[in-house]
Amino acid sequence: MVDHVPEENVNQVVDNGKGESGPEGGGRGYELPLLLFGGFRTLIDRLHARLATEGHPDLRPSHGFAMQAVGARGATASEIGRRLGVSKQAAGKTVDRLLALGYAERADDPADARRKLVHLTPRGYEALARSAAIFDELRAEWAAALGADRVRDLEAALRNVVPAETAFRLDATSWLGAP
Amino acid sequence: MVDHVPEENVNQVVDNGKGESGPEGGGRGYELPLLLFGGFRTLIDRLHARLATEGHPDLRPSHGFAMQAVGARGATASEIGRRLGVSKQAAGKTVDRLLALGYAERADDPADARRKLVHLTPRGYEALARSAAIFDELRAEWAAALGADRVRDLEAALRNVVPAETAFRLDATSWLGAP
DNA sequence: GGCACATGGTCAACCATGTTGTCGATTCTA
DNA sequence: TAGAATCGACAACATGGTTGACCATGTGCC
Repeated sequence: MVDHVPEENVNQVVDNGKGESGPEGGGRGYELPLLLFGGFRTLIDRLHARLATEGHPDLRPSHGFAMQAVGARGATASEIGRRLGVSKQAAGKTVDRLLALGYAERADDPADARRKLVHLTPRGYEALARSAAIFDELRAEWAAALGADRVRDLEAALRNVVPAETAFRLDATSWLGAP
Repeated sequence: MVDHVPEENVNQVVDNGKGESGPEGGGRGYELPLLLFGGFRTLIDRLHARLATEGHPDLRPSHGFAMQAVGARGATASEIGRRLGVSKQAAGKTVDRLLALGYAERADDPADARRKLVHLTPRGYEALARSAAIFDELRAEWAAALGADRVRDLEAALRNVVPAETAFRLDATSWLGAP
């Protein structure tokens, strides 16, 4: 889609004057989020490239997050919304999407006539299982490239610095653009 | 926005059976992308919380990416689109929003009547300069919490494992949802 | 000089994903 | 039992993407 990387690096518009030997000397501060996002996107892109070749070409990153929010025991749209950090209406639309793709089903809850329980189809479970396996493989690749201890330390460092509630919130899609 | 964290952790739908002592023993593979994204989001959220208190409450993460793509010397909508990895039409819409927010301006290029050069306003430069300074501060906080060497190693590790072209591509918004 | 082609900007239609607000139905609870 | 809370749905709208079409302009080449 993009066929070049511009020669004038777009990330050097603002130089804070501290140069290479800034506060820590190991990189300017703005690189940190880009590296983290780059790592995340690298993993997610490779996951979905693999999934696409394994019978799940229509699965998007957001669908994976949504299926995780559905969970093994199923959930209502409202619950899914809370887990993803979005409104129940938005969650309902996402569920519609999963239904259309064949990854989830909706059924009345016999115990509560208001609720409609969303649960994964076998195809949905299969996609999640494949995702887990592929993530393990990708992590092993990182361990081979970096050393297992460095990957462990990277994870440990991030766990220290990412608030626990933030670490596993799954609202990946929304927060970027919305007001 | 979200008022709880569900007790049943939503990320354990699929357990690959390897348990705690999986391929590397330091964490299941699916945690890695979540931690990376969590770190990224933590930084970006805190950046924009700070920016909001400093006169830029309407600035969104995507606007920051877009302003980086505009660059110090200005750019056309087509160039911005290439840098962000989106179509020129999408870039044009983004530029419209930057104009409306007062962060950029559009001017005819005297040397080429087709082109309309987008450049940052003083307010746009100021926002980028503040962002750079805040990122430096946030990185310093991580260094204080983790140790400067661990932050450096984290950056070095990610640089090793993230393709160079990927590291500084700025198309944050699009890839998540689009087909 | 002139023509073919590439490039830049814009318009229109559409999609996916969010947001509020409202509403009826149902369940919980004081 | 009456009022409050919850669930799902619908509608209207914003945002940020996509294609496709179109016109104006610049460029390269015969």
